Amino acid sequence: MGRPSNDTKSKLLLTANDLVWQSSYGSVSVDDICKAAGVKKGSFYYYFTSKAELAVAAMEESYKGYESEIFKIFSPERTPVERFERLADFIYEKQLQAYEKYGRVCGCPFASLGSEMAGNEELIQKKADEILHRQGNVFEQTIQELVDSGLLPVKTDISNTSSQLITSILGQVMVARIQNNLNNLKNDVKVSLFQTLGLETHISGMSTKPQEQQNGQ
Amino acid sequence: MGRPSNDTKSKLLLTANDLVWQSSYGSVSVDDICKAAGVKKGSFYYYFTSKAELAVAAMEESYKGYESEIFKIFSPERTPVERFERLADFIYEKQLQAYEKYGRVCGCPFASLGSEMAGNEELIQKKADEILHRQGNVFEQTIQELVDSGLLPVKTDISNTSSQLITSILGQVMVARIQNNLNNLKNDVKVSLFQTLGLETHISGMSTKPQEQQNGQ
DNA sequence: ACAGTATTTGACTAGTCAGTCAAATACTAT
DNA sequence: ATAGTATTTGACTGACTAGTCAAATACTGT
Repeated sequence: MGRPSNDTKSKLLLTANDLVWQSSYGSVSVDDICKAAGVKKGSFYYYFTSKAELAVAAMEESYKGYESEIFKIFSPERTPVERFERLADFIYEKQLQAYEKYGRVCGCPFASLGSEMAGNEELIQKKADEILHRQGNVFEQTIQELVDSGLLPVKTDISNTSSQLITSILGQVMVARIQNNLNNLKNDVKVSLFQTLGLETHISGMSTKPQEQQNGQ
Repeated sequence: MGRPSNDTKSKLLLTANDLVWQSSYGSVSVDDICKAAGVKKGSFYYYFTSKAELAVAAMEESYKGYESEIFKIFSPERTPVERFERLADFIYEKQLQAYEKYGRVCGCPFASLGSEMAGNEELIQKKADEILHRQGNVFEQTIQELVDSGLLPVKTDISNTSSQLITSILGQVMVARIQNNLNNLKNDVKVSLFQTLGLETHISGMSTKPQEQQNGQ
């Protein structure tokens, strides 16, 4: 005790993300987070001034990790089409991992939390909004490349197309959480991404047909 | 007092919907609902055995109202295309009304609540899931008509198309809540509905161009 | 070895939470 | 009018809430 492990703060951030992603901001108390992180509440308030501030910091922390994977996926070494293909797989993989870890479909942590607290905690809402924009920028850049390379028409509304991609993904991921079922996510994200982009390329193993359903609970 | 107004129960349902839609399930307490409804807590627990049970009843109550409007919109007197056009306008109108009433973009009450509590309250999750299915059935019927009338190819995957419509709408409405901004909703819902359906009909006043943005807070 | 500082601790608020209950009250049928 | 019932009330739990704080402790530089 006194001044040991300097990872107290990051343990709180990680734990908060875990718990809130599984359930919700409102159902997870500061005590829950402290207990799960093995940290006393006094320490919590040494690092954070409020529960909401922790949530915002946890969102940023978590998104930084996600963003670095996105940057790899959208690296210039891939073609734009390959990037979106990889993105769709990545989204499914992430949800599958969370399903295996937490025993349920968890959805998008940023959008769920942002939507939950949009009416109550402006800082959380603003952070979620910021994250949407950061994701949007990556999409816009790539769509621009598709236009430049002639795969998309010059008249393409880049900002609007990017928004459509984001809302389409978030809608699917949210519904997967509500249904607690990943089956639709497996193919449909990819299909709808390319449909939205207007690139009806035929990708190996891609299908519009529905999967067998299996409800998990 | 004793046995007066028999609308105590429905006042609780209405109030619960109001408050939860604005903020969230977790941020609204039974006391909040009782106070706002002008009902004592003892009465609350005369009608409902728990907060979650109230939420489920409130969802059903609210969805019944929404559903009856949907049935009108999807009445056989309209052509399928007209139905989806009207639906898009209806969604925007609803959000605008809520915005004017509550001072913020509220999103989809069923999906927001369903997503928030999916990990904690199975009854709420199941009710949200049921509502998605009820909405899906209406879409599927209409898509079937589009196929029968030759406007869509016979090979159309009806269930999948319906899912796509729902996720697309919910994604847009959720992002509008997070951004607290209705501008994108105004045109994009309609555009994306028809794009998803594969009916690129040109509708009066429909545009892919983005609107001027105005963030409300 | 010692002074100063960063961190941890546990005990502490004061308010709020969902939920309970016996008693009071107002309606209904006779 | 009166018996029975549906509804309301308010006071009551006991657990949990976010947040505070002074004191204890362990690290750091010298």
